[in-house]
Amino acid sequence: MKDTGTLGKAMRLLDLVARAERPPRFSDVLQQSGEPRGTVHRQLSHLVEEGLLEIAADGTYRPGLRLLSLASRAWASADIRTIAAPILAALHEETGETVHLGVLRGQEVIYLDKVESRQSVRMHSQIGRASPVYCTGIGKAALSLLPAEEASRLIAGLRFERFTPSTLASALALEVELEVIRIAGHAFDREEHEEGIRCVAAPFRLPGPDQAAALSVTGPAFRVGQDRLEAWAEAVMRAAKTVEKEAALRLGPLH
Amino acid sequence: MKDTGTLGKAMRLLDLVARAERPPRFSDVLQQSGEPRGTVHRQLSHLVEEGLLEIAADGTYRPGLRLLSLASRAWASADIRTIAAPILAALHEETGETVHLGVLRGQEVIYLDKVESRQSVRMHSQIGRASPVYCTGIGKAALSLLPAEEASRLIAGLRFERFTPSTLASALALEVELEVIRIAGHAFDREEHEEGIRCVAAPFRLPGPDQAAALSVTGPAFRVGQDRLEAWAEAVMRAAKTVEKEAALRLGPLH
DNA sequence: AAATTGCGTTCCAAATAATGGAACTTCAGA
DNA sequence: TCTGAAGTTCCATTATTTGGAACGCAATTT
Repeated sequence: MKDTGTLGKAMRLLDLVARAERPPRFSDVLQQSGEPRGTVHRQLSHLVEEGLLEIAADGTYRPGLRLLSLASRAWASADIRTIAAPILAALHEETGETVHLGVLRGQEVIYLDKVESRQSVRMHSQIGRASPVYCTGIGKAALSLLPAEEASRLIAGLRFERFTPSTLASALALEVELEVIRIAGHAFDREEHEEGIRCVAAPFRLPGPDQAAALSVTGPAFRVGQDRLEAWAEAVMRAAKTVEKEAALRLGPLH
Repeated sequence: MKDTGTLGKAMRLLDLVARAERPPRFSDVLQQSGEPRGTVHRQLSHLVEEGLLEIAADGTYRPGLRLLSLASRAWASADIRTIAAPILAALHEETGETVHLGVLRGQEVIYLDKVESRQSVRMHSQIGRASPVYCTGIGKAALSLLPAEEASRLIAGLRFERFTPSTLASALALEVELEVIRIAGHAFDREEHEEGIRCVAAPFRLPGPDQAAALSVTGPAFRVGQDRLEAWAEAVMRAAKTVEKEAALRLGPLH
């Protein structure tokens, strides 16, 4: 990663707090960051002052509301959602299962939209969430679109965590899987991230340099077997192609 | 505002881009910020590098997806939403109009939740949005809860903009109105922010130092007259009190 | 075709802010 | 009261940011 000076250091701390399981206290952050006391303290103070972090009465840090305010703009300008929405809806209609749209950002996948049957209320909590690239259908699919060299470089920088027995938890396993995905044009998630959850995903490019995204159909293992996933693959790939074409048309040519 | 060093400067630029009507280009940011060229350029580069901003093919800047990813955590930890949800729903049931929940953050109100009849789809665009404190029911109500001295200090720092003919566009007008609100216990928005939109809001405190929030019932002027707003005032104040009590009980005592 | 203008990028000595080790303050428990 | 853990403050040293100016480039004008 390139040098982003002071800002980069502050963001690393912000990430640390945002990603923590439970709101960390000063010394938790101190320990995890490895930076000296004075530095961490001042940085956190600045982040709090700016509203990017908040500090509770018990001394624990949590993400600040300023982030919400900033993100609501990011949300509005994510024009790809507008374009993809009808296509996602159609795919949901066809399969009856949950449909996701996500983009590759660094080593993670960020979910931009979701269409599901019942729980439209839960939407907020999912959208905007980041997940690892190596154990999600969308992540693997999007990765397969990058130039091989770039993908390898990204993979080399991953820290693997085993979420389920099926998680691809090594660079080698992921590289092999990618080769399969590149040929097939679609990726499966066989309960690799969450036990009991399967999906099939297809990648597409977005206008702009190295913009890789994917959409997927996800369902519970008890209802969705490998056979159904394979039956849907064609439709998912078709939908991905459609989004890509529409986006190129309306947002400018691909790079 | 206190000194947050380099981070503060970067955040001011980020704000500038986030709040712009349309994605600004380098020279727009340069002009609006008033900072020298080299400085702005490097800062923007850093922000882009960190994913807080993105730069489109045509050279325009827009908020980055990293913000979404960070905000989704902030979202999850805004526990007040969970507590308030049923109370907002009840208030919506009772009035039939849109109900908002917002908190005071600096000179702005940030909307945390919203219950409305039809357009549940639009929800995303509204939630997380920041609005000025002086021309919204929620803003004025929340302000009325601050110690008089603190409120005056905040008001002194406001830059007023006239959105409609009814906007309270001076510190004096706002101070007078606040006095009325303090006595009544609720605030009206008589088309002060948007023509044709009226609301009645009641403030409440949240656990933590100087945490002021409010909830409101909003409706279109053609359907909602001053008489109906006044009729709802009682219910809105009751709901606010209920949220306050629940929050104190479940999130710790008030300060 | 040459000149001009607008726009974005790069450079570097001077100014400024961040660093980080250590000392200081609280507070809780023994 | 003593002890240790957690958080805060201080300040000389060090590294980063600053900002004016020059450069590159493409579109527009002469």
